[in-house]
Parts: sequence; structure tokens; C-alpha cells
Amino acid sequence: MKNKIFALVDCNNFFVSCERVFDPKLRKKPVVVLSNNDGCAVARSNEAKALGVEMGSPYFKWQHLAQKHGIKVFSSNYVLYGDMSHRVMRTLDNISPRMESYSIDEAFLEIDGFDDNERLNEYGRFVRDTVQRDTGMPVSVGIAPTKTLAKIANHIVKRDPQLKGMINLCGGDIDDYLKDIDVASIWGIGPKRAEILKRNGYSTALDLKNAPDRWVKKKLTVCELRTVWELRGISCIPLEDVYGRKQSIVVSRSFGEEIGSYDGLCQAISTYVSKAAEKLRSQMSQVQYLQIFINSNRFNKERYYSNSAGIRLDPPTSDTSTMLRWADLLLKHIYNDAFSYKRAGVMLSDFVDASHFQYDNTVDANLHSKRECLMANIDLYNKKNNFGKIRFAQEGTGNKIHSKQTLRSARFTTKWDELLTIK
DNA sequence: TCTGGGGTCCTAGGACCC
DNA sequence: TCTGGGGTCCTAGGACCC
Repeated sequence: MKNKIFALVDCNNFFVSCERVFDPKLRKKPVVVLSNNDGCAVARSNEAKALGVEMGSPYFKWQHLAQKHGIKVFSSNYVLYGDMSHRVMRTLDNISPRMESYSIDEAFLEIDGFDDNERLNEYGRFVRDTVQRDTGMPVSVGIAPTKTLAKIANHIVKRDPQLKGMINLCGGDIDDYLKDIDVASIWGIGPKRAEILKRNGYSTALDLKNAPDRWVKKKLTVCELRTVWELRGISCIPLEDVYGRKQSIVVSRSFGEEIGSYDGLCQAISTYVSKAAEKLRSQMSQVQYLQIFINSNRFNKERYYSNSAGIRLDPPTSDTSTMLRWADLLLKHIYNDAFSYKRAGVMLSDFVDASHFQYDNTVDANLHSKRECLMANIDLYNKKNNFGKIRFAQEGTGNKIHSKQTLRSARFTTKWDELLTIK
């Protein structure tokens, strides 16, 4: 049997590229997309990187650069990015036998059946060109015998324009590349692990590849050991192409303005509970553990309050009103009126399959199915109607908790009245 | 003045049991 | 001086990813 081959397809500066697809004037210009609340830089064009805008850097710290150099700055437009991501994934799915959609902007492909390396190169270029043609999205393709090496291949492509967006590490001398790769940039090695490795003399990907298994297992964990094997070309991390149900669902936000009242905070939490419950139902799960958390401004180190509270739900549920009742009780437990709050959220975990759960006879089956039906109808209505969403009273009616988003582009692909117009 | 959000997995340590 | 020795299950927290 032939060895497996993986390709990592990664959209270049994804959020920025989404903006550029609908506004070609942005090409070759410095462009930055901000996180929620117009907080930090989360995507930068190469031109913006060159000007010194760091990933994750708060807007106010480089605003002067933006003004000086005319950097185009956007609030994040997740509706647009989500839809563009979907288009890229669909295109890849059509041209590849097995695909794993790994994140909003990257996918692994598993390739086999190529007997010669030149054919593999051709396929890599075909993938790159097809995505560009069908979606307008520029991508980089890295091909290698394992996922970790495919990640490294992609890393190499992005730094060398000569490669024109594609590299195939199969067949060549991989060590020659690995000796120039910093351990800290290997997929699965974060800052903490990198520090330990460097302290012990393993500074490059090649060093780590040759590190003794026993040492790695003892000083680090099995995850890093897997990474070492993958560097050696032994595939340990398989493609995950099953439709993934989440094992936990988090909805949380920082507020544009701090919230100083119980009611305000309860409305925010309730809105997040409602969102989380909708996600839960869309993957046909029921939840057994509900947790909420609240934080004051974490940058005020002298006066900081953060707390969380959780409750085990028995029987499991996907009913919003049940969750809202508990959320209110939990919040009363941890709310401290000596503080104003900057951020809050809800986390659902420990799921069961909605169709498989057996209720005992303490549950009113009739009422239960009526509630399920109600939730399904609310979800359907809210999905169809972008306006006039049905909400629970506990969520409130105000827009106060909405994040700041003053620089957002139009939702070109999902709203009829925001379509691109051409003069 | 302004500082994101959503995930997964592993390990350590405590509680409990025999 | 010296405290049994495993198991399992659960949770909190850390580390990593994008």
C-alpha cells in the first residue's frame, strides 16, 4: 500500500482577502481587519505586516500608523467571512476525495493514487488555481507525507514568493528545510513547549525530529511525541472527515461599554444562553452541564473580579427557557454589585444525542415534546427572517450590549439589500 | 479613553472505593 | 524517621490551535 499524502490548503490573510474580493481597490494596499468590538488586529495584508502592525495588537496602539500610511481598517464581518469560507470548502470538497475542514480558512486534503511526483505537483497547482478561479480567494498549498509536515510546507510557501503558492515536500530532502524552521513555529508547539525545548538544545524542527522519544514523552506529553513522529514522516494524526459535532459550545463577548447593573448583565447572559441553545439544537444535542462566567475589566489589575458558576442538568435539555431560568439563578449566585462588568459568557458541555436519550417517567412526555416543537419553530423562524427575531423577554429589547462595529463592510453575499453594485 | 472569541485535548490532583 | 496500594471518576487548569 502506498503511503498517505496530505495537502494543507490555507487562504492567504483570509479576512483581508474576503474584503478584497468585493473591493479590488484594496489590492496591493495595506489592509487590517479588527476583532469584535474593534479591539485588536486579527488579519493583516502583507503590506500592513510590513508597516509593523502585529497580530493581536490593540487598534489604539497602532492607530497612528493607520493614519500615517492610509491603512484601510475594517470591523470584522463574520457573516461575509463565514459564507466565503463555505464557498472555499465546497470547492475543495468537489476536487478532492477526502477533505477535513480544519478551521475557517484552512483545510487538509488526503491524497493518494499519485505514482509520480510531477503529477502531484500538477495537482497542487490545480487546487490553488481552482479555488482562486471559483471563489476569488488566493490560497497556499503545502504537500507532505504528514499533517505536521504539510503545515510546515505551507509555512515555507507563505514566506517565499518564488514558490508561487505551492510546494511539495514529498520525495525531496525534507531535513534541508527543517534545519531552518524554528521549533516555536511547528504546529502543536506553543510558546511554553518551545521554551522547554530550546532550553534543552532543541531549537529547530530538525533538532526536534531527532530528539529521543523517551525524553520527549517524559518532559512533555504524548501530543509532542506525536509531533516528533510526524516530523519523521510517520503519519500519526489522521484526517478527520466526519461531520463534527462540537463537544462544548461557548458564547461570550466583551461589552462596548461596561455593564453596572444586575438586569443589564442578566440580559447579556440571557442573550448568550439563547444563542448557545440555538447552536446546541442545530447539532441535535442536549446539554448536561451549563456554566456562566462574568469578568470585570481584566486590564485593571488592582480591582479585578471574575467568577463562574455551573449546574448539572438532569434530565439533559435543549430548551432555552429551562437554561434561562438556571442562568438567572447562577448569576444571582456570583453577581457582585461592587463591580462593573466588561465581559460575560456561557459555556455548554457534556452533551448527549437528542434522539437517543431515554427519559424516565418523572418527565412529562407530552409537555416535553410541545416544548421541543416550540423551539424548533422559533429556530426556523429566526433562520428565515433576518429581521424581527423572536427573543425571550429575559434577553431584553435594547441593543446596549452590541459590540462596537463601526467599520464593517457590507454583507455582500447574504443580504439582498447589501449586494455589490457595479456602476 | 481604547485590549477578541471559540474550540480540543492532556495532566494533575482530589474524592472515593475496595 | 517509617502512614497500603491500587483502581476509577471527576474537575480544574494549562497548553495548544485558529
